Amino acid sequence: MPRLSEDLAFRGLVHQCSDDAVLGALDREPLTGYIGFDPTADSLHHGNLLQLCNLRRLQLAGHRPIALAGGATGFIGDPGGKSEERNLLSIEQVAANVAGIRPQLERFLDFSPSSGASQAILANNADWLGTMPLISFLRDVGKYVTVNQMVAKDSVRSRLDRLEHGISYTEFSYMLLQATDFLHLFDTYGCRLQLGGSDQWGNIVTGVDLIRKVRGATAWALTSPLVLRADGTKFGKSEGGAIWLDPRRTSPFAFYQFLWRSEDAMVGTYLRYFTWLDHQEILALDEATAAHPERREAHQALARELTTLVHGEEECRRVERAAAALYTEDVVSLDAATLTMALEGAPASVLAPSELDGGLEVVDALMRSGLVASKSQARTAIEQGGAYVNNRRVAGIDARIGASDLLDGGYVLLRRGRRELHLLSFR
RNA sequence: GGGUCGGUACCCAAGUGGACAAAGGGAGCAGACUGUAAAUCUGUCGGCACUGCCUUCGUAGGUUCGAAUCCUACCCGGCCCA
Repeated sequence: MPRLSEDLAFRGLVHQCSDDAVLGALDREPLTGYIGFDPTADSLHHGNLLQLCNLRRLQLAGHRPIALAGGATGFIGDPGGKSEERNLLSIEQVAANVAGIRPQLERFLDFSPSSGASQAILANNADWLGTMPLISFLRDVGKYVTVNQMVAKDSVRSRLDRLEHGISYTEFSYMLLQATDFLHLFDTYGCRLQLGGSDQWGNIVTGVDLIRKVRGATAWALTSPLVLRADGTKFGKSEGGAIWLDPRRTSPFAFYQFLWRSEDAMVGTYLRYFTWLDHQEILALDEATAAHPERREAHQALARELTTLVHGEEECRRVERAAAALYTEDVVSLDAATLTMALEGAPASVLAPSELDGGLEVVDALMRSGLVASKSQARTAIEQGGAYVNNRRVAGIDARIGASDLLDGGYVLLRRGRRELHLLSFR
């Protein structure tokens, strides 16, 4: 196992740090480090993956990770990366969101006492920010930060430069709240390191400065690059919506597929960011991608590793079997046993066999499956040649599904477009 | 509070009495080419139904045969002034 600093460097995970001494310290002594997560939903999503992995890396290297849920700051909204003012969440919403995120964090971090000194901590800044009197905040924090510094931050300046929209005082205050968090965690846990995406740099450094001024102590900022696509746009941007970690929001099948379809140009980067494959394995996969891109070995490794981490080994095996059967096999020729086994991980719904009496219109079937939202959309899909039954293109909008279309075991495979699959089961 | 500019579909952005469900771009969706990749090209792109309806141009009224376009009031945002 290489030293953490070397591992981070190999993986390209160091974007900026407040002092190169951090890297040495990471190799030398057990540290406590934290990353904040805004509870804007009751599940984390693809945008949180890198930071989750970073915290995990920290813990696996013997450090103590703190996942900070922004139960208080979630009310405020970080102006960074947003072009407009955020909507505020209710107290109940934030609490429910934090509760939903907890089990997801547990997949990445070890919260059990058996992990000893590196036992992970889940903190919620509502516990201290929520009860802090305004006057204390202004005296103990606000006094140490000049507005001049604050206005100079990119996150604020971009909003000041934007003529159509301003920035409210509330959001302007965000970085002070985040700095307060850092100070609190420093006082409470001796936390001297804050990690985050590069867009968090200004906020993190504000906390570093605050700790130095108020406690005369050294704390560090360490940021990782933003996860991007090859064209520089955001990771996950081309997908319909967010890719959630909650299987009820994004099925493990879809989660796996999302990773499997990573761009060739980026798959090596993602392997470095999101997996624990060792350096040799990653370099070998880089070569494999260069030599035989169509085999998608790196894509498979990426999808398999992350799906296993997030959804577990068994679930990962299921969706791999399903994908292999649905995308690459001639589904019509598969026998019931194979189909049943393979399709356990696929998105599916059950209809009564009587639905087939007289033929089920494909338009209706598409709607029942949820692949389209309305009959209009179903027709559009068919007219554009984007609807398939058992991987055969549907001829026209009048097409029907009958008993003869049933695959062994009573299934019908619907597909919309190149990749959206759904299994109808008649029993 | 005053002045001024603005608020158009998912986003940006044209349109300033009828030919407007509303140009153009982006995103999205589908197709071709491929390797469940990228790039490129094509189609689609308010909603529902299927060929006819419904809703939309900040909100509410008004003028008009007819308004996103004109008038009035109000709401919201930017900038400048107090």
